[in-house]
Amino acid sequence: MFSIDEQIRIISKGAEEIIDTAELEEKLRASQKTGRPLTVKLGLDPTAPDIHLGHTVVLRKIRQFQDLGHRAVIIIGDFTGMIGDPTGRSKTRRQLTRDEVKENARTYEEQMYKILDRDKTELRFNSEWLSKLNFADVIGLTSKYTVARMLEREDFHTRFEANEPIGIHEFLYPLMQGYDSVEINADVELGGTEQRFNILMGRKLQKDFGQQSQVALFMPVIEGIDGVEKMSKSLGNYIGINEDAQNIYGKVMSIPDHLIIKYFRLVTDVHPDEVDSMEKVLDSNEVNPRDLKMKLAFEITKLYHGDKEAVRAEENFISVFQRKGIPEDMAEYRLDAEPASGSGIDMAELLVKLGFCASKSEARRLIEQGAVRINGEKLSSFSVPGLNNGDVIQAGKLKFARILLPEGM
RNA sequence: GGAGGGAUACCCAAGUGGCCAAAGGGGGCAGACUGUAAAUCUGUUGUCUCAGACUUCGAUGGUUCGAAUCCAUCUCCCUCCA
Repeated sequence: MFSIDEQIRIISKGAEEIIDTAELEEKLRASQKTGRPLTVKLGLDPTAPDIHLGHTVVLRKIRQFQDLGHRAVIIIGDFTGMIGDPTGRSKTRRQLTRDEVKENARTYEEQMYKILDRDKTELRFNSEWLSKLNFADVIGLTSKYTVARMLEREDFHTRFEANEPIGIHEFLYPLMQGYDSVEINADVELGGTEQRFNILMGRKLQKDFGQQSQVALFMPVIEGIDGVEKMSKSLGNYIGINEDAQNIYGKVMSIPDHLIIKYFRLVTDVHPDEVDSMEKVLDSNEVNPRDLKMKLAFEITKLYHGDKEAVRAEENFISVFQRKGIPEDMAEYRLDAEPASGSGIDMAELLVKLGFCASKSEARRLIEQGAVRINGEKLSSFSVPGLNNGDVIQAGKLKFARILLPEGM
């Protein structure tokens, strides 16, 4: 059993902000006394079911709550998903079908339990209660907040100032998310710092509905592999926890050096003291940042694929990128039975078939740029007289495929 | 309801009759280099049977030898007024 102080220390670790700590302490105390675990809420958007490292920052924090004996309620925002959290650039989203939502939720679950404790997790869909509200209920909800306060939200504020459109329905999004907290009587809601407005809305609504307000716990938002934008699926700068070990390892290696420490702190289990000392070493230039990044890549890969796979991914990285070799595992492609003509093999066409290029024009460009190799030999023409069984085609540094001859040849 | 402005490639954005497959920036991809798939520099970035041809500038139709550019209709967006 952890003392209240210890619990608070664990919970606050890595958190950007907690609103407010005194209330948290009170809730923890009450929980310990009554034996009733706290209900920790997390909302997830049903449209992007691939869990990436950005999500894990928050999920890992929830796991810590669970390890302290509390329970998590994960809310899949299937109803709110119809609107989409206003981000300014969001167009009105296409409504997902019931089947798509189900499918996405299933994928979420499958990935989520790599981090969360299944026995202490409850999964809910907010359409369950939101779809039952009638117009009078909605008016009741909207009357609890004012336009002026809505416009305090940074996104709305900016758009309002810039004379950009704000749909009335977008105002409902924070209200709905806040209402979710009322529905499950949440004690704590977690989210990235960009969730500030929505989560605070939950506090306000709970109070209006006669509940004790939830504690808001904000985790930092991590940048994606481009090092600038927040990690997100739509920006394509994410590292998904479902990706294979080689990819995870490699993608981590491609983050800018300045993110190394942040990643260590937020998405690995490496002890904070060790991270502190790494930070010092890094600042003093005593170490090649690459070596720390390799450790980082290893740690992250290990979390989702285990030791063995992580070792393999690392070996692969060293041989492919540091020694410019070829990877052990690669896609295999069986050639079609060759046409009788003696004109040889159109490499541009082959590259497209391999999925390395979107069009033959692009493939030709790659060849012109000297990016295509066969068995390590740079390719200098658009066609090749023939290929042998086991030949390795490489396009750029990342794409490899082994060629197999047609059956029976 | 009235008046005005706008829609260009993945994104932002220039282009007001031929020299436009369309400037510039971002992003992407590639090459070089490197201590890394960091950083930096360079190239490239519609498609094809790559010599040439074909499709592309909100949609449709029209004027013209020739249209992203002019005209008509339509769709969507924004601003101001009510």
